[in-house]
Amino acid sequence: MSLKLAIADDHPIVANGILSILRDVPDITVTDIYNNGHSLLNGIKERQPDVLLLDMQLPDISGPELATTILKNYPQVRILILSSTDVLLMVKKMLKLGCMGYILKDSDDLTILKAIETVQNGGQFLSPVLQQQLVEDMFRTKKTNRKTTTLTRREKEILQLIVHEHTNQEIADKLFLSLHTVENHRISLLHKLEVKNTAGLVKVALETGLV
Amino acid sequence: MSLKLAIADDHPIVANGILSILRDVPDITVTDIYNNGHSLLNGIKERQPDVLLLDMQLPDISGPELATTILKNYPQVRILILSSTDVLLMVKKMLKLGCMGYILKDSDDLTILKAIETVQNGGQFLSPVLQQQLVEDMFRTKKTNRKTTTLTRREKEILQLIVHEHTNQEIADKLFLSLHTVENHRISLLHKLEVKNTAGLVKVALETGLV
DNA sequence: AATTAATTAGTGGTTTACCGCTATTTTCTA
DNA sequence: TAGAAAATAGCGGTAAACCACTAATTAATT
Repeated sequence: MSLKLAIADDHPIVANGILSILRDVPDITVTDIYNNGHSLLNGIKERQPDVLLLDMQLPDISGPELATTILKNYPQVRILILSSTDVLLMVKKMLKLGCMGYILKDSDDLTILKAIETVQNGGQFLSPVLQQQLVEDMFRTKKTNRKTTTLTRREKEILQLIVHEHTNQEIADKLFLSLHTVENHRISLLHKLEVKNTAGLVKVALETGLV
Repeated sequence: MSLKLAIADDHPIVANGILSILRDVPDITVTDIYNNGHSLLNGIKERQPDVLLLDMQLPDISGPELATTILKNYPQVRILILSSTDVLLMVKKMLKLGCMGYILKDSDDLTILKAIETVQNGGQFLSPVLQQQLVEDMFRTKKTNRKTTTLTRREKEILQLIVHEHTNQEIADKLFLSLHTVENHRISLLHKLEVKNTAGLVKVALETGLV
């Protein structure tokens, strides 16, 4: 049984490049080639591939949108993103949506082939460059910590309880404090972290890894 | 100029293991060995090493606490975490605090040596096992997305504005809607995402990568 | 011992969020 | 094209958050 592969990319060069890579691979058949989002959505209604090689920048519909609808209606289709942007945020987003892999267009033939095979076999694939970036990213985020280090022990404690969806009254009860005290701490948190409301508090708390 | 290395670990076996690894390395000198947090804090007052090999589980003071105070008072000290726990959350936390590396105790000699050298030279080092885990982690988190995919376009839009610290009134103005409409959307968000308040909304929004 | 920072608690008030309803219009989809 | 889902708007009301103060007590630090 041969693997059915569909390609969605508006640049013929890319599609042809993939085709030439796969020419000598007997167990992979390219069944469909689409050059925009709408024809992809139409075509996939008729015939679902095993693996879909999806470009992030199709002219009419965005990558995330396409991935969402396809995975919703045809969850068995494994999506492998083929993109030229290495913005880590976008990579994370697509993988969270349920895509099984993300490779860059400047990958060499062997990597692309390996990615397709891995994804088909139920695995997940991430470009080596992106793997490296992921590691670096974890180190890079340390700068955001400056703010939260100026928080006192009590403030951190209360901030954590706020993140856990507790009200001021609940926090007061839990810590055996007056409601007023908790309110005061909360307001000094707002000032110190320079945010406007609860949403801002939760955001910095999560971003700085305080929880 | 030889590299001054300090070791903080309560298991003599580990410390001795490190010593034997470094015996044949001429440009690294182990200046101090501590077996608990307090003696470490005291000793580092007198003499700061270039690199501190810090165990996560010292008997008296926790790893994060130690790293925080040391980096606050002696920022030039490069901390390399030597831990037996590969819990990714803990790894992320320590790196966010500003530690320059994280290796596992079951690493082979060469890896440990490489880690020390890399950190000393201003680089960052992460155990290969953990690098792999990091990649897998990114894929694994996709399950949390089930909830947010059931949100409507408008709900997602409003959720984003909530995360950006806007009030209902501000959102209403921005989207040319009635205040009531925004309130309604907000409440259905609370129900759909099964959270209690704004804090919960922001949390799922950030966790699922909606922003 | 003196100063500073942190923690606690209060008053009084405004604004915003939260909740349960009903109901119309629009848009999507079977 | 009928029915469902989404988006819109309203009512009345409670709970919670937000704000600007003051002020006492308790660590922490110099």
